[in-house]
Amino acid sequence: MPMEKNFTPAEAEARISALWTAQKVGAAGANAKPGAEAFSIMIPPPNVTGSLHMGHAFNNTLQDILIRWHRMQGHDTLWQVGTDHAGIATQMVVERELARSQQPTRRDMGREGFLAKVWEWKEQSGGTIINQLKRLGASCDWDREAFTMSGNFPDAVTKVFVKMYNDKQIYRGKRLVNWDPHFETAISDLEVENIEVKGHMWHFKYILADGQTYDYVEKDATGQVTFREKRNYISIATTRPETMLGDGAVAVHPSDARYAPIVGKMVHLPLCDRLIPIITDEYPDPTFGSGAVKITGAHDFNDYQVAKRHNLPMYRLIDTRAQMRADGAPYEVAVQRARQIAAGSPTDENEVDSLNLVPEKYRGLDRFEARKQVVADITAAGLAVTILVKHLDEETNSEHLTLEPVVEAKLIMQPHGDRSKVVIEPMLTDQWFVDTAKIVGPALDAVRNGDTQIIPQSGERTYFHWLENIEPWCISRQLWWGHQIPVWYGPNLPRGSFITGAADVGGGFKEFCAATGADALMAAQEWYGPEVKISVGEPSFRREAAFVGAIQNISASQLGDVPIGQVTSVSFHRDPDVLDTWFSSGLWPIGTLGWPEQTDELAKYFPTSTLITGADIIFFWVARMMMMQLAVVGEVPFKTVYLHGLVRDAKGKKMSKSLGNVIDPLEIIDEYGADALRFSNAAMASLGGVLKLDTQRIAGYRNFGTKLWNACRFAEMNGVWENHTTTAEPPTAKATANRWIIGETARTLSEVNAALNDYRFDQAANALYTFVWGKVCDWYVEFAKPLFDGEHAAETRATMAWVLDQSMILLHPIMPFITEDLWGTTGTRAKLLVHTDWPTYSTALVDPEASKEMAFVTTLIDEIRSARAQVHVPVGLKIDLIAMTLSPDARAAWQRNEAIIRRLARIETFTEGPAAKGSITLALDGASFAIPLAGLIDIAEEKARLSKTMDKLSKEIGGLNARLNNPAFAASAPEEVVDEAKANLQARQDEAAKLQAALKCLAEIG
RNA sequence: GGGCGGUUAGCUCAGCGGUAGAGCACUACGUUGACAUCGUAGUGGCCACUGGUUCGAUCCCAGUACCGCCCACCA
Repeated sequence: MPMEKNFTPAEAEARISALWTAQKVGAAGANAKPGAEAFSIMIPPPNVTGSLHMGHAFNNTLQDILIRWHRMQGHDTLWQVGTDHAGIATQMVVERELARSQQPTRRDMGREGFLAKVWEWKEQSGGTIINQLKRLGASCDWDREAFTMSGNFPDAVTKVFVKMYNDKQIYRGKRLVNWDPHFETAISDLEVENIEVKGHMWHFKYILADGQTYDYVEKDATGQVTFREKRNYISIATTRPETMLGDGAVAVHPSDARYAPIVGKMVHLPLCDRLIPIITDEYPDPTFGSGAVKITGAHDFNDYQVAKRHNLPMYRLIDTRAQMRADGAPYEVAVQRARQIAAGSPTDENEVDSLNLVPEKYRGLDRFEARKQVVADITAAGLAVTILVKHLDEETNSEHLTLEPVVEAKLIMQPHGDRSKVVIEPMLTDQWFVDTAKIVGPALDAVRNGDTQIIPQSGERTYFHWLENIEPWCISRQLWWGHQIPVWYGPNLPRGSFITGAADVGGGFKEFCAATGADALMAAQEWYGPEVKISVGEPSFRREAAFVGAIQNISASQLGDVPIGQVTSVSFHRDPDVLDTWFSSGLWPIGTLGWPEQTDELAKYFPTSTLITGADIIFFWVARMMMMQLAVVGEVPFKTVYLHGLVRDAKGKKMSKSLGNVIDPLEIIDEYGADALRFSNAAMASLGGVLKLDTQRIAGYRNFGTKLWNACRFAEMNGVWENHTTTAEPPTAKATANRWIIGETARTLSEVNAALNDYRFDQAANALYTFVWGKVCDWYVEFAKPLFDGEHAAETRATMAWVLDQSMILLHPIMPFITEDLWGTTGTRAKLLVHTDWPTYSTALVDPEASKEMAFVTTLIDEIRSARAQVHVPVGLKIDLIAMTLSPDARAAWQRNEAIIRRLARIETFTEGPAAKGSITLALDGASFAIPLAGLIDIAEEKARLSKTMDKLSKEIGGLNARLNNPAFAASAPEEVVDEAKANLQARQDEAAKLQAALKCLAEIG
């Protein structure tokens, strides 16, 4: 059946996908030659909730190109596929789904019930992205699909946690962390986006205690007094008035002379019945605001540091939903205790945390509501810094003045949760951290010494900068969906409590970190003593609650006939929190290969070869994989990291649903085919910068596929595929055109290899585009037409078959579907194209003589076509050609390629001799031609044409002369450059002379 | 505030020491033995600006302007 006129992606892609799946073409080690080197890629696991967007399409296209390229070379390839459980994202999706279908909430159904729902959801809806990857043509090993919550992965995660805990690389602590009030969980620094928003700054007066006053003096740079006032207050500025309720002090810079008289004195905290001290610290900037800063240790990262330095109490004002606390004792009771603490009464972290110093009237308010109230109340109390504002009453046309608080409109950088988009609160809570400082060294060294290479190199600087300034990584999340932290808590009793009879429970917990609950229980039993009964409690949501539970249990155990002070039973809880998703993603390379088992795959494919990922997750993922793999198995996870930019729309705008500019890769595939999308992705992939996706461009590459298709169809119509079997080496050819195209093919192979070696997917794509369209279709197919009728017919058919075979092979990594389809419909094939050997012929096949000769032929054809068009010779009209001068090379070239030139330039007769009057003249290297067109041509137009060419030539000759006549050029420039310039000049001058003669000739006619 | 990158044809981008390339768009012509998802021929650029290095700079260096992106606690 003859080939259709066009490739039909929709039909062919489905058919070919099924073929590849059935034959498991992506299986690890498929097509590998014995003893071949391994080449492995770990897919950046998409979220299990995800669907394929353009970023995935781009990223996976590049991976597939590399994998197919290596597989065809006979390397032992593995492309590991899988998905990430994506803690927050998935929990969010499932909760939304529960709400939508009016099912009980997460809290109502409890942890176990909810997790069952998540799994149910995962089985039904999760992983659609995997099937979408297949539509893109991704040749992963589908049988090895991994999931960060399945198989050996949970085990691997737990083992790593335990190892890092034992190595003191993981610790628990009460720290100020970023708290997401929407999801009610801590998040890491990286999950915080700082967004500039419009805010306000208010100025408040904190009145000195006991009616004290001082001289407030401002001076200019020369020491001249510019302002002097007797004051009974200190002025502070804040953008977050509601936090003043928890202030522990007011800080000024030690060198700030304005406040020197009152350092150490106490001030009244407005709206509160507390006094706080004025302290000195390096943190306040005397030139900013009033120079005095309120210190709220529990709700600001800077203040936290100051409060720690000065041992100030950090009173927590806000609850997990970012409302003003409503828990604990009444305000009166709390504030009384706070005063005692301020006066030196002993206390501890837990007591301070339990004290709720929010006055009753603000309790339960959202923090933004509380802010308004606080400002209003302070203003009402006359403690806001105010100014007189003039108002014009329009009706009476009279002015009146009012005293209003100073509110500066100000752009402030406000932290937002990257998922929830709500304002993040710094919150003092108990969390788990990776002590990154302890594991960062090897990750830095590996890149510094080249064990891992980052492409483009600028990525290394970003990597270094972040790692060199790394902060502890908060890894605990107050979520349910994820890897639960493998730590169990019992009361903080000394070893062998039953025997020693220790009753002093003290504060905090005793932690038991173990891979399994049974191991933890065993460790606990060992710790408390064999006689102590350990009851395993339900994990409660907040660890604080678990703590209280444990203490009560001990008190209860003191009843009965057991002597006071002896412990007979303790309660024991697992930490309810789960790990940051990136903690498990960080183990993706070893986790997917079966670690902690020492599997064959681990031995063969680890460290992996190349990681291809977006530059946006260099910190989230790349740096952490480096640290974790090095910490756990002591090896880099990958040898090369290729970082790419974000895919944007044609104008460079971020694709977003709200902007309505999202380009769905599946729709693109439906419309243009996967190959067009893939080729477009490859062609966009130059290093660095933004990737602008233009559907017009994709259409262009679809057309490119059609072009190749039709070249093959042309071959079919000319019997090229009959009895053809593909061969690695090209056929022996005599005809110059055949020798030439074989050489061009070899040149292209070498360009593609070099480009892919350097991760220059764009250069590989462009080399192939230029070759297939610009060389094979534009020229070679045309050359073949006359050759099919001549003495070289057989070798031309063989050459064309070989060249098209090679085109399919070389294009296959980028355009797998159309090439596989063509492969199957042409010739006799031993294997699928996907498993066909990548060629190894060298550029020795490039035939310089053939190249030179075909350059002459194509230039001559171009010149004739150009001349014809410019003097408006009708396309259908055949013309005569006269060779006025012919060098021996040019004559031979003519003779060998006469049929080609005649056909493509549409020449009727060819003679040698002088030009007839009224001819147009062509000057080539080694030859000059005339086309007699008396009566047909417009003399003036031909003159204009020649003059234009002459102008261009003169300019070039002028430039070359200037260069060659400069003595410094001859002295300093390399010899070959000088020779080249000389040869160039000679050639230009020859051409110019011929054209000059032609012009003179025209002048005689005209 | 710190860091990284960009500025080349109308648009999107290659090129990165020997005076400019591609695709798209545009113009004209076109039933040429595959292809109109095409062919042929064309139009279009002081390579952001200012200095410097060099025989020679779009390319190297310095500065300026503008545009991106990342990081950052200024109350």
